Amino acid sequence: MKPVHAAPPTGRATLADIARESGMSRSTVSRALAGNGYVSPVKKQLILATAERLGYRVSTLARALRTQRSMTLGVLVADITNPLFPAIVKGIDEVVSAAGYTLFLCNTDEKSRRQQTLIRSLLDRQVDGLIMVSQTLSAESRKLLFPGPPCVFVNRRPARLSADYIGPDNLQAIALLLGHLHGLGHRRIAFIAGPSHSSTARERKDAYLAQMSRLGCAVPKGYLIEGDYQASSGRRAAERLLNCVPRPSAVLAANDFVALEVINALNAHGLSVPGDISVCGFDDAFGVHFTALASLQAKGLTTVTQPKRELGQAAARAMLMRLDQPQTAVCQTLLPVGLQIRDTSGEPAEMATSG
Amino acid sequence: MKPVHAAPPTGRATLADIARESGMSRSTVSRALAGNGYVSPVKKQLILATAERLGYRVSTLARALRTQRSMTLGVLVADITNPLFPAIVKGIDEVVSAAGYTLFLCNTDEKSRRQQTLIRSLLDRQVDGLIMVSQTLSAESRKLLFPGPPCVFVNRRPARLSADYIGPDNLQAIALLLGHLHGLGHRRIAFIAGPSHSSTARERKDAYLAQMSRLGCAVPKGYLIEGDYQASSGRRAAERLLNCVPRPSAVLAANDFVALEVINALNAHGLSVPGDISVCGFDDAFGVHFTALASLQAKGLTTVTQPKRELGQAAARAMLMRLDQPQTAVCQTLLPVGLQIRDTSGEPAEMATSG
DNA sequence: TTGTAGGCGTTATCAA
DNA sequence: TTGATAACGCCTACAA
Repeated sequence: MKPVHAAPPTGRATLADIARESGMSRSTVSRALAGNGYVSPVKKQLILATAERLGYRVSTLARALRTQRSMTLGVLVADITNPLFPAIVKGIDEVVSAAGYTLFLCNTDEKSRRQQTLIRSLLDRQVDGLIMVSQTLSAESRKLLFPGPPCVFVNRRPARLSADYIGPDNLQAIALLLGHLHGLGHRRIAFIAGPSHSSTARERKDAYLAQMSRLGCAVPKGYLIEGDYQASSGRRAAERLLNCVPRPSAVLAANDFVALEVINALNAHGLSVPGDISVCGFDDAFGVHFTALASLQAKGLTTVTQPKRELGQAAARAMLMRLDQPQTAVCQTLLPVGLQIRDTSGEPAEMATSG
Repeated sequence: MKPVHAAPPTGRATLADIARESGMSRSTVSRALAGNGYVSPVKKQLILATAERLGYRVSTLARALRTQRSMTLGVLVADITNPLFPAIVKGIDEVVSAAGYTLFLCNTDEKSRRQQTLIRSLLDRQVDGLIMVSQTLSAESRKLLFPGPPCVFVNRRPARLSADYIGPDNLQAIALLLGHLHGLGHRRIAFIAGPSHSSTARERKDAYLAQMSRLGCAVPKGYLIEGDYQASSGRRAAERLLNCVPRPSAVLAANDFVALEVINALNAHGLSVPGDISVCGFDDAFGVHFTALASLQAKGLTTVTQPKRELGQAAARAMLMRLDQPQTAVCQTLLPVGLQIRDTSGEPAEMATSG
């Protein structure tokens, strides 16, 4: 009786089961359960009751195959253990899960091979959209993505490509930092940039040069160093900065990890922070922790706070909007950042002694 | 010519397209691409080339519907912004993504309603398995899960239920902490437990009572307090402990957040740590950060380190094993923890002054 | 070794 | 308002 060509059975009740039990057709049952199309109230009641009784659960898979909408989104992050990213992912999740989407979360580890593989896998899974958090898009990845489902970029944006983008206001961030240091009396301010493949890093570097010039501060040879966001690059940069003539009185680091390692290196050379040199970070990666750690008399790092959760929420909203109306103009949003002044920035040594 | 009842077309090439282009049947194409079943080398070449030319990508959705295996896993965590969880998720991801699985990651926020909703949604998506990280299973969730796809529990385990479980060795953890404090001379040691619905919290509480008794230390009324893992419970607990007679000389907190807040409260009452009272945490939530922060002369919190990544990896391996062989005996693994002695634990005040 | 012929569970079209 | 029917894209038992 049973067909011979059967796939392994699910064990779950299906529309057909409900149809049989309630004596109606699958179409009617489908309409009743999905809530679209006409179905008489009395039959609807019966169908819902039967579904309940049989413990019916829809197969999102089958629905997705039929409707060509999976109600899933892919999220790529560089490294979920970097405190910056969970906060962003949480913001995304809050917004899209309320809209019925579920997230595939993937780690790229900053590897372009892995990025490619993951994008391919997500496309094979027919995600309705992709959110790329701090991803530098490789040429291959780009080919995979365009044409393709909607894609929203957070933090980093792809070069020469008009796409939805949500990021921090890097110009403001640098202006805040330099304004703070300049106000304290610093004129010799060095900058450890992020890797040049990162659009965020490039924007900050350009902003640094522009603002320094606006403030009338020279940028001597050696003051601008390219690092890679890793703590280790902080150590190398610090060594080089100590050999600069004149020696900088303040250093902006690409992020907080780098900043802490710079401080370590300076201490190792017998220099105190901020007594001899001020150091500022970026991201406020340890935000909550610094506050919590106040109890341990920790010094706090002066740094820029990113609106992490809001970045995620905005990206999610941009995605939902794009899914709803694919043809609207791309949105590019910059969110304001904050300056968190703590204990690693102070007056330059010459002023402190002379004043 | 085209059938009237067409669903919105994918736009992507399908097996049928390749079959037509290469002049073979869909089955042969399927066998060639999926790599199972026989197909002559020469035809296989042709098929692969055609697939390449047409930019063919498999539809994981269709495959999943047909094979009843989605190659996806669901992961539930309480709060992805708690540093403990990303590390565990990363461990899981490393292992399962190598095996071809993709993760749905969901935040429950410790809300049982949300836990239920998410489990339902993941089951609707036909995940092949579920990994529950630090989840207290509500009665409704339990009904949803059993019978159901394999489920592996990390950190917390469901009561009265034999299921795959990976967790830290809580008995060892408490023994390490109490051994450390006892060795320093402490006898009056209080314990701020986690919420009793958490199996981990219960295990630690029981271990505390057992070890204290083994060490011959009394546990006066008021020394054992139930908190909720939130920092705020640390403050409340500290207030109550200060009223205990005799006052404890050391406090074990449910986790690092609680521990820091206890220290804050003690400081607010003019007591120093560890001078007047020693305080220990749990989880090493700030692990990397404390190390990095060494440069800022932060005091470090004495705490228990969890093998976070390893917990994730072990859970993932347990899941893969279970998927491969559903009938084998459940595995329950305890991973060893470490004791990280830093600056918040020291000799009790009476010894320091008398010695 | 290859092709035929369903069917996985759903939705959508059309006719009744 | 309802039901028959055909897809969505893939896999697979069986026949050839």
